[in-house]
Amino acid sequence: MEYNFKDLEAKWQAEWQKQQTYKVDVDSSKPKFYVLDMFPYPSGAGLHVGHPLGYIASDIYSRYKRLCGYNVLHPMGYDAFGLPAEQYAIQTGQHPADTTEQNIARYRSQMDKIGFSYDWSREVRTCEPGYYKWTQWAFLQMFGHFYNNLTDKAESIDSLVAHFAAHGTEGVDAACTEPLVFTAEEWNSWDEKKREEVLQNYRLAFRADTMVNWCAELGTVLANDEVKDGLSVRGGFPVVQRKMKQWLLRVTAYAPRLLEGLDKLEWSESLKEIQRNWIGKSTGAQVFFDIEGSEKKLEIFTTRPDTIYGVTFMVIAPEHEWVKELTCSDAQADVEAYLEATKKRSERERIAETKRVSGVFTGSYAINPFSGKRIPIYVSDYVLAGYGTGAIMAVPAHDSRDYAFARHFGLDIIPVVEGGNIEVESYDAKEGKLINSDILNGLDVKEAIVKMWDEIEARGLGKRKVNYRLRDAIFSRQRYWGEPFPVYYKDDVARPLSADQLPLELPPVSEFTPTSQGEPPLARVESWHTAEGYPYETSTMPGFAGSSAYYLRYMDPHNSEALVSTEANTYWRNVDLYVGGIEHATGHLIYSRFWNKFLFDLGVICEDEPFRKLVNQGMIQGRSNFVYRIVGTNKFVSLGLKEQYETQEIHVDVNIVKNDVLDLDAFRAWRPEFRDAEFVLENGKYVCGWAIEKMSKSMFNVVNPDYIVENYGADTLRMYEMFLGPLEQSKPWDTNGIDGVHKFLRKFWSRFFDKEDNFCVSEEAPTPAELKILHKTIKKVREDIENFSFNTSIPAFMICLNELGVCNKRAILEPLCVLLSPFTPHITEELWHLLGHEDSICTASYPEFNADYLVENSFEYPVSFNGKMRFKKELPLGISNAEIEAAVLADPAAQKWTEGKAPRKVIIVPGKIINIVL
RNA sequence: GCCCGAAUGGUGGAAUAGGUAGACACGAGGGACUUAAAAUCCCUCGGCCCGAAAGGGCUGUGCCGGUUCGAUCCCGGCUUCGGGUACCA
Repeated sequence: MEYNFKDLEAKWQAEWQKQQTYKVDVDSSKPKFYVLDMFPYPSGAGLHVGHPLGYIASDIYSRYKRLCGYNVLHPMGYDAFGLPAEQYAIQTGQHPADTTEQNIARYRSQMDKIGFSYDWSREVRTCEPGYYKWTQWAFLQMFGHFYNNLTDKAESIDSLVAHFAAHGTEGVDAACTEPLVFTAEEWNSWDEKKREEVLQNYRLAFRADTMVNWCAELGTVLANDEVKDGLSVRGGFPVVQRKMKQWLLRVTAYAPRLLEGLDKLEWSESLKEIQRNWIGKSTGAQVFFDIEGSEKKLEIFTTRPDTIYGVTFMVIAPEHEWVKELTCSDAQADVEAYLEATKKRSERERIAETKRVSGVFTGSYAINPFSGKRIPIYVSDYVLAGYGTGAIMAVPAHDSRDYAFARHFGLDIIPVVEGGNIEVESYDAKEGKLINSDILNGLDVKEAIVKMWDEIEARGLGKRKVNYRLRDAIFSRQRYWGEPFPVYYKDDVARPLSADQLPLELPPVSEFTPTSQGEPPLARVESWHTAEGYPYETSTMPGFAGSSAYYLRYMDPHNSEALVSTEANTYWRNVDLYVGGIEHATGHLIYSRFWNKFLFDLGVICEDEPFRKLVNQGMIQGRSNFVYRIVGTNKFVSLGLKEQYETQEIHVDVNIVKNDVLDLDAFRAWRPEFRDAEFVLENGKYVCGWAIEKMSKSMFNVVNPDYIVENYGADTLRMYEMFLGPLEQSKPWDTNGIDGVHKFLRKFWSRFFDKEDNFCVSEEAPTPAELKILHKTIKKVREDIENFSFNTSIPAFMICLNELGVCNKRAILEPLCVLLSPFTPHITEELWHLLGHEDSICTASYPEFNADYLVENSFEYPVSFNGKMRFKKELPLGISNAEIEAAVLADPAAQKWTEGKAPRKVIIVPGKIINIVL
């Protein structure tokens, strides 16, 4: 019988759906295992072959774990709110809900054809009210909580209010936007509006005037991870800094825990490193500098307090709140001109001009608290308002930026650490002996830093401090297609809806552009207010809102009483294996961890990290093909001959090229202008050129999984995607090699049929040699799956089949079927039933490796002389090294190399190698 | 600039407690079967050299050096490519 993958795959996909083969429920009799894919954003372009790579890997692992006796939760859903659907709506007028629905249907049909073992009864969509009810609920919880640094967890804002009423800020250590000090009397004397303003300083979800990334083309603000090189990640539009009132999440409150938590996770080192850098912990000191002729003290942050004797000037950021105060009257015009010029520069220009030194003197002086020296205060945009205190002490001798600034303005450069050549450049390294530094002289840099921490604290000049690069996440977007905020405004004070008013549903609109006043689309909706007429927030939540806790919702997707029931959560706990792209390292994967830790503090869930193990699949690039048209003609010349003509390179659809050879008829049919194309062939073939590029429509190198499924079957697609190379590596898609795995499947299939094409397996007992081959394969495949080396387990199957030859014994083929089933579920399910089983192959158990079959009693030693392999000698195992040595040296082949002389040394590793040193 | 990671045939890639480099597959060439094609099967394929052949020798995992009986693997120094990040004090 022929391997008819088309009928067979359709048949089993229908059957699995009918039998609900992959549905799972809480089952305390079995250990759980949770395998999760990053759910896709359903874009209009559909899936290309790159998208399913991670899904296939996680599906193999899920099926493997299921066969090993685990109760496996393997769900799928859609991250359905987002910018592209809305941009598309602006262009076409189609409602995002409609296009999203269509795209989801397309994604689903493409995924179904690949034979994934998802439990679709648990599907979630972030844009559905039943789902985003819990996104809104979590937001309200954040609004209602603050972060207590003393207990190191989120606590109810009510307890903070009670504390303020009784003691003011005395004894409070909470994460906040800026430190506040007030008494209970003050608090009690304030009205509600003033109190709420103060509370915004502590809430984990809060509103604040803040510098934001404003993208005019998109008409919205963007989070830091949505901006790269001063351009929006989506669309590549310029982004400028602007101060605006926005909703934010106090992610920074969790910075220490987000950092420490990484150590316990089984994530790749590179990914953890990206997160560590993004969180950016630096330990240093806060120091206050007196200002000449003022009561005020200028606060700075430095990681190099040891260099304080080398401070020759101070710099504050243009946005620093004391710029005006510190500016003397005769410097006023210059400073204002500088501020104006700085404001105009876009983020992109700032980045492009990092080498250019600019700044202006304020006319004020600070006093070095250690040396007592008078030092000028400058304003420059190389100091950022958002980091540290927005002011620095400048040590030009030991900081390259300060050095450039000092050189430009002719300021003093005093070396305080030995080393480097101060005439040419600053010496930034943290090693060497201190000089010119009074009490620090002679100390090592590291010792000096520690001593200064003590000195600064002892003299009351400041204290040790830890700073993080991580910023609070801007949480509002001036868009339509996102979750509405469950808040309304009364007297300009944001007030939360109560939990029973959720979800606050997104109302329909007909226009998706900002209003003429530049307000978000929701401002157009006349009914967008509470029953009492108080207006709702018109911004919506950003993309990461809906994706931050979706993995929890899968545990209990239909629960209308809670995000997730305690029962479901304590059983499924957290994700054991998360598979997805590395591009989410500083976005989703940070926010999700934050969100999870917050819910953990609330006691809603039982694990404080969401994703125990994480695997990043690589990107699949496209492989483009080219044809070469002789300029001015409709004649095309093959690759090897193109140098003889003046040609023009044209992208050609990779689907009409096979092994870089063009299908001429298909090419003529491809586009009308090529209908009469002529060709200059080499060896009767037209050979195309190729290049590795991004997979995109305009390069004609998009390979659609449907096409592969149609022509080779889903099992071949699954296996080939894994065979392509290591999962975590980026690699180009190349359909050329696909015949190899397809051939393997046909060959495997044919083992079950005799010459007359009847299903036929032998009941004969397997030989020791056959068992050895089988168990060698079991061992290899099990190890590979556990290590995610799917690419190396496929050769193991191929070798197994080659070594077995024509063996058609049930005792060998049946376990092989199970072994193979995670990779190629359809063909193995069919064979499993032909073998006489009634239940799905999913109910089988994965074959155990039995070491007894692999016991060897002799070994063919490679014998090398001075490390160079010369011949092989088969010797029994278990004999002594002396016996091995004697046997080898007696061999005529060895005597040829020793030439009768006794070797200097013989190294024997039993079962591995014999090396003779002459 | 700083921090990670990588480099192996015509191609994708195997191989690490340091022990036969190039598994497996693609591709190419040759052959068998066939009226023919498809399908299937067999042989050869890193480079250089000796040999009619069988076979044999040298060399070879980006470059230079080190440790070792032995290095694709460990150490030091480079080169190139990829990723992250950047006036973060």
